[in-house]
Amino acid sequence: MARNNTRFIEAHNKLLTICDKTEIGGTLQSENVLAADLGVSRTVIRSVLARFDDIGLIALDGREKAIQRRTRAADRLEKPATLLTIEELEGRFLDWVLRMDVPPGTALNVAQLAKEFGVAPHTLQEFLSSLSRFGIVVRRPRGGWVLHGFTKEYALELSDFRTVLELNSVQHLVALAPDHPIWARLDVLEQAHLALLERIDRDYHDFSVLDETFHEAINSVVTNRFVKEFQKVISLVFHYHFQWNKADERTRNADAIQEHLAYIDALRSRDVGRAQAAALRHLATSKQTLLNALQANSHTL
Amino acid sequence: MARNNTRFIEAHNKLLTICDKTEIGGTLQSENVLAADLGVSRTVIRSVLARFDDIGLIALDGREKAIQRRTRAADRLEKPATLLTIEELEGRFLDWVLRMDVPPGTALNVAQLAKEFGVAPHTLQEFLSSLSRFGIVVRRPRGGWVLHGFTKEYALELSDFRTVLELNSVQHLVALAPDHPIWARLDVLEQAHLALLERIDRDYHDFSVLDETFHEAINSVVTNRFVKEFQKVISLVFHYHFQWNKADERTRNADAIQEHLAYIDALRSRDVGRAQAAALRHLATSKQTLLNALQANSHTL
DNA sequence: TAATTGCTTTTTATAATAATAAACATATGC
DNA sequence: GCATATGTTTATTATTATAAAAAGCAATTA
Repeated sequence: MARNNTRFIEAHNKLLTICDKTEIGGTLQSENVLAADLGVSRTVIRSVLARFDDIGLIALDGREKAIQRRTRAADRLEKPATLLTIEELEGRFLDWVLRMDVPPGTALNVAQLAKEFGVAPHTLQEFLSSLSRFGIVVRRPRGGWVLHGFTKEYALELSDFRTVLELNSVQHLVALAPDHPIWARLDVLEQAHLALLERIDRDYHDFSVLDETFHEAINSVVTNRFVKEFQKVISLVFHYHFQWNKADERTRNADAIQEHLAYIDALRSRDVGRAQAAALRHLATSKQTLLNALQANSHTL
Repeated sequence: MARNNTRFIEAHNKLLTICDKTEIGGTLQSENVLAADLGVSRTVIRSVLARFDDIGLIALDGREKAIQRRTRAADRLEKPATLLTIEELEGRFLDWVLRMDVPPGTALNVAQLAKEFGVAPHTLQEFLSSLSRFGIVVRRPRGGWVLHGFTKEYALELSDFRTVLELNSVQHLVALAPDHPIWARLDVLEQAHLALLERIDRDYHDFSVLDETFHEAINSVVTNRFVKEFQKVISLVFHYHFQWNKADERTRNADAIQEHLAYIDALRSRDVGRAQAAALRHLATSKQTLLNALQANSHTL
């Protein structure tokens, strides 16, 4: 019990391979070297060596670690099912929330959900706490969590907030010198858009990724950790919604590409007013798409 | 072990008081009623009643709960030192970080810090996780936390972000109808500013609170949960910094009041350009004040 | 038959603990 | 003699086990 011994098992099996590369009677390197090679602490190496001695694979004698026999299949240890880390959990959880398998307002059962997602209850708890900063979940007075979920209001506020941030990015972008890498990046993106437009009938699905890349590029000119943190949530939300709203997907995406192209053009004009107007036009469309997707997928509406 | 029994002890002592209000031989109400009255679950009430029966205070017999004797001082249970909740922790921790008792980049020791702050290690862990959304702390690859802390870059980015949000609020504000409550609120605030200006020599300390109220009022016109969440962090940070930078405090605050008054005037003009210009002027001063405070308090500079 | 109690199941918060990392002390061999 | 290796201890984190509390259901009684 207590923390899982994945590191021990990984080091164990890797060291078996190292043993096989050395002839019988040969000796292994020092604990320090092995630890550094395998990227674990000496403590782990010592545990592994102790076990190797136990099973008669090596003979420990002072700083001598002489190999006694070849390894067998049975020597290898089975890796325990690795639990998700908190970062991996983010995607899984948002997927679950955004697909609205549960209506907003329901209480979340930490123990049960943790089992479902394959994480320690504690990990989920911690994750919920961090999500509560974005208002997706809220803590109940005496323990427990409630999913506020992805309501229409939430979508509206998120879209508005996105607009505020992106208009700010646009303002910065148009003021950048002509040799700033963003301009070259926009050229590349423009080509990618044109290329996709030609094969849109077949590959209209690819727009979702392109859209994300495009907005990421525009917002990348602002080096602000708060902007970036929100960008992560925003792009996740929009990304997931893209995946559902299947109605008119081809047409919608083709239209959006045209908007992006106009947006790029407006940026190149270096005219703040024109650029922001183009940005607004596209962001308004995007907001509407999000709302439609939400409605199509909603429990309550 | 396991969770603390504060609820049990509180209910226990409250029920003692109730017993004292009832004559010997009288009976207590039903478990359900008692549970509702004390705001705890029936389980807790049953535990308390069981103990009362044990110590001979009442005689449990079916649904009879007859009082046997008066309560004694020894019957009362001592409350364990209550730990801080996660909300209370926020203030304590930010205080600690923002005063920079530790330089940015240091590893945080969860176990030790938790003891210092008087919270369960787990609570601190959860809190750090939520703070990581604002980049004040970051998770290390294999467990543990690092304080990124409140560096100059952080202050700059926070100020910039604040400006973005507040300019957006200003844009919304000037478009509001004359009967919107914000205009009356601005009138009141203007009077408060003028009043403080008259007694500035004595009460210049009071500006910090007034400043917070003022910005809160302006941003209140935007109903957006993301804006509000950030507003919380922003106002905390600025609030704490106000407390240190003692140099020229009287003059600085008097100047800031003038800027606020001009800001209010510009808002009243309903001219977006003018209002945003006034906002920018004040926010730039505010940013500089923050940077100065930071420098005055810094470990590294 | 409505309210009350008895019992069981769920669920959360915390303490205990195994796994790991890091630090320090001692020993060994060139 | 001194750099490097091992032995030992300590510190720290992630996870598990568990007590406290809540909630639900069944049985009972006035």
